[in-house]
Amino acid sequence: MNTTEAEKKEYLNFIHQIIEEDLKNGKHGGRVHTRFPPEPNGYLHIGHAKAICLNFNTAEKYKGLCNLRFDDTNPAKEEEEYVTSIKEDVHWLGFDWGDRLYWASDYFQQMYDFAIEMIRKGKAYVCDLTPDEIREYRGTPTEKGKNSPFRDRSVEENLILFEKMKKGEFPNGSRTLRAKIDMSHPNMNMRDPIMYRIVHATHHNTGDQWCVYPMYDWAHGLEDSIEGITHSLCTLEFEDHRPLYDWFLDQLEGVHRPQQIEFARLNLNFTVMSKRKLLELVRLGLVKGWDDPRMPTISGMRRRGFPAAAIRDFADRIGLAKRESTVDVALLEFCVREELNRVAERRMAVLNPVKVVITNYPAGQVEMMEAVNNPEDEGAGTRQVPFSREIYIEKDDFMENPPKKFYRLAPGREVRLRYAYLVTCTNVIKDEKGEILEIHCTYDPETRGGNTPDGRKVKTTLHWVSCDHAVQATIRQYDRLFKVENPLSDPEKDYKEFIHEHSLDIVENCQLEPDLKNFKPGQFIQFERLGYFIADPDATDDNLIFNRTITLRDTWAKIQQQENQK
RNA sequence: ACGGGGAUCGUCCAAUGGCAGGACUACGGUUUUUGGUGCCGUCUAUCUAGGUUCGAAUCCUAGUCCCCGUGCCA
Repeated sequence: MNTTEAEKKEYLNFIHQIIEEDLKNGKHGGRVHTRFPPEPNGYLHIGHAKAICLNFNTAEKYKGLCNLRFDDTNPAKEEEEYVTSIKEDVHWLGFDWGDRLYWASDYFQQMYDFAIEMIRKGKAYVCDLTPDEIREYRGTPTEKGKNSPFRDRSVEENLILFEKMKKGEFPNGSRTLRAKIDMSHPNMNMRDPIMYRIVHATHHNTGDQWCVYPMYDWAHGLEDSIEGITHSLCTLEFEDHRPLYDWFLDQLEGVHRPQQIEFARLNLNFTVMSKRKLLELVRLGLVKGWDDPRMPTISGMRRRGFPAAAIRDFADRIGLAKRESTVDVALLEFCVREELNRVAERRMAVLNPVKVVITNYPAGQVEMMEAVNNPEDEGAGTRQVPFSREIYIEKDDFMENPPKKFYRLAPGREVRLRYAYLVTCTNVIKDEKGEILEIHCTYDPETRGGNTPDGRKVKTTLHWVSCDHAVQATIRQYDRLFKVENPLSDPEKDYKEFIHEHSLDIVENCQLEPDLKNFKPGQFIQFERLGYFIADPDATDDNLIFNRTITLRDTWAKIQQQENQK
């Protein structure tokens, strides 16, 4: 028997190890149910993508379910716009929550009833301390806190006061409902944490129905419990909150007990990941919006042209652990290139054109050349590309006095025009300032399609576009938003000082192969020898716009850099 | 200082007392009608000091360093 396959042990990350152990022990009735619980106070970013993939993929792996739940417990910061974008982003990433779209606000009444239960049991009390006083009474990590003078109110008084808080009879900040735990606990989260605060604000879902809103620690475990979540996955900073998460659930009768497990959040170099900073970039106009292609948001990456499959693959490859780490953006770029190489059709586009006249080619003649759409995918077929006497090539593809390792067109040198002919440079026409106006070449009629019947080799194949047939476009070339690996590393400097001033380079009057005018927004494309691009929704009928997703790996650029450093 | 976590190639993740392995990056070669892709190869790591053991990244002891924690945010 062939044992190699059976012996190949599948690698399990530490969370899946815990789950398999739980399954073996019959914990949670052998069920796995996860959730992705965003607060609708910003757009989702690549760090959220890690959590989304983890939660949905874990559920699928163990034949369980994953809910999408909006943790909308703070009406001051939350907006409908964010709800819409979050739903769109999760779907676009390729995940489906079925009919399990939930809201923390759906449970406000249940949470309130549980709070009454806590008061009745003497586990919660209404506190009249001001915010400043609460902070003062809380103590510090090294000093114990002091009991609130309101800690021993009667159950009856607490019930009445909490009822009045709920009805809106007190102003914001005047009172809170607190859990009665231990003001000398070494874990500050356990020093009589606040369960409810008074907020007079209109909630996007519940309107003006509530004047008290639950705090995260009280709400989150209840949300998980109510939904029957088995494994509540969250980031490391909530590790300190787990004792409180467990404590709350322990106080209540007959509630389901989910298990919180923490993992390290994703950090990426050359960017910032906090919602606060991303919001700031948007508000200050440093980027064009949450979906600016330079943003690490899911919507930004989508507009940049990163395929969802590449982001999912990235989430798989970065692994999962409890140690703080920063993933190299080069890995993300690798995933993007790998996916795009497989799926993007190829076209020719000249970004910085210079005219080439093929002097021995008949004026007025047009030939249709057959070009392969995607060498990685035969099913993508071929297309016909018009060729004529005058074409554009890339300025960078010609040098009058080429250095050693430059293989492209130069006086007297022969190169291949992709899918067309071999041409030899015979002359260069310049204006009085020395600017190149035209490059003159002759072609070899025997080399139609780019083949050489005599077997001779040329070093390089160039992309080109026929002048008479070209369509014009604007191309937005994006680069990394920050010019340093870690914009937050210098405590003396604001991260915004490290913004890359040339992270967007707009190139007008690019000359494209004619069939590009049929490309619809969102369609991926590779411009041969240049990079991957995506048609942008800003395009109009008479002006095409493509965003550069990422360049191809460019060994010539690398050689140039190395030469420059010498 | 107190409480909670964490330290393995440049980066990320494995190895759960038994040959420190994979991916990315970098570098080199090869193929090529994209200086792309593919293929092949090279480089580099167990925080420190003791201990247990035939054998330690893993267990024990002592240290060092890093992260989180004093919102009526999540």
